[in-house]
Amino acid sequence: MLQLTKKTEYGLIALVHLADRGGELVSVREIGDRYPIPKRLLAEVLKDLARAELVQSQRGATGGYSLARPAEAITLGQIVEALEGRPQVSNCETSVPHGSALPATTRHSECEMQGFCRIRAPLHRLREHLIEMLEQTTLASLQTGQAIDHNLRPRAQAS
Amino acid sequence: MLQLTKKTEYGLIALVHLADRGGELVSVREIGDRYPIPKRLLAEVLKDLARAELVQSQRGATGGYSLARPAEAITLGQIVEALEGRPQVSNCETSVPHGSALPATTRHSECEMQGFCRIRAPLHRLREHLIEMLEQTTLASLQTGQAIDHNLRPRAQAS
DNA sequence: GGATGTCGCACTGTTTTGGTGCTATTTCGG
DNA sequence: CCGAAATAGCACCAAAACAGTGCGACATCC
Repeated sequence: MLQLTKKTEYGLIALVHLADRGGELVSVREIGDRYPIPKRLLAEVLKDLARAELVQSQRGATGGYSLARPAEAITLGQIVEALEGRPQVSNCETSVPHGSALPATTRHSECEMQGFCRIRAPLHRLREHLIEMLEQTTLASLQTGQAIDHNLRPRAQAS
Repeated sequence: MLQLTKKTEYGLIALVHLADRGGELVSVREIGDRYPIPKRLLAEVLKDLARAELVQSQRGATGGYSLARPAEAITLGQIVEALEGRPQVSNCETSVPHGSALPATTRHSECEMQGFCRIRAPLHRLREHLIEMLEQTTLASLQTGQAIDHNLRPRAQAS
């Protein structure tokens, strides 16, 4: 449904919280106590963010997480990519999925409709724009409440 | 995954095909023969599009589908909405219309984190932008291969 | 050494997606 | 008037993605 996953949403909440704390170490427990998020899942999310190096982790008794970079240097695009993979607007992006059984009498090779698939290129372009949008939105801008800085005008020959 | 569904993709292919045919009646069979799409599902998609009044249907032996409007008057946004519902970037959308003034202290029936959920408003804003993008993309522009007309400048008085 | 953290991985239940079956109804062409 | 060819409607099924959980290991501070 063209929608972000819960994990991403939780991740955003956590990240904003971390941003508020400056560089302090914050435990999963603290965040989980404040928001109605299953702690267990939240922990999973934080781990993913750590793997993507958006946050730093400190193990041990007084451990926790903190932002790996200033909030201005973390983009929504990076967050989304870390938690749900690279956005793909269309399904036939580059590689062919798995050759499932096609209905009999149809002999078209998978997505090989060369002259046919005319929607692919435009959708790809659309995807680029979406990514650009996500990339323009920083954690800092989420923090202050204003989404999208957009200076997002089509840096083509702008009139 | 922030991705269009197969149904939408199929719908787009079908619609572009219909657009090529001008106002001619085109049967599901014809489209299904040309592209590697399960006819059955394609029929389902066309029905959905008919219900949304994006295409007109003609029953009976020589029946089929045709565009209900010129391709310039059909937007990607309408298509997506017809086939997968209104895009919802975040999960806790109550109903906030285009007004975008955040309700703040109003009683949320679901999302209980009242002062907390600071990511909600920004995400909502993001969603507006996405919708705008989809609305700017017409079937005609998909047809000619160039996605997004974007005259998509931020029609606010950007500095 | 124990309390309190993160790490890693596997696992389960639910929802969405992708796709199918069948029957009824409409319409054209003979 | 009959049958072929088409859409309409609806229920159903399988696979995949999503949401969430369990548990044992490791690290660190007190």
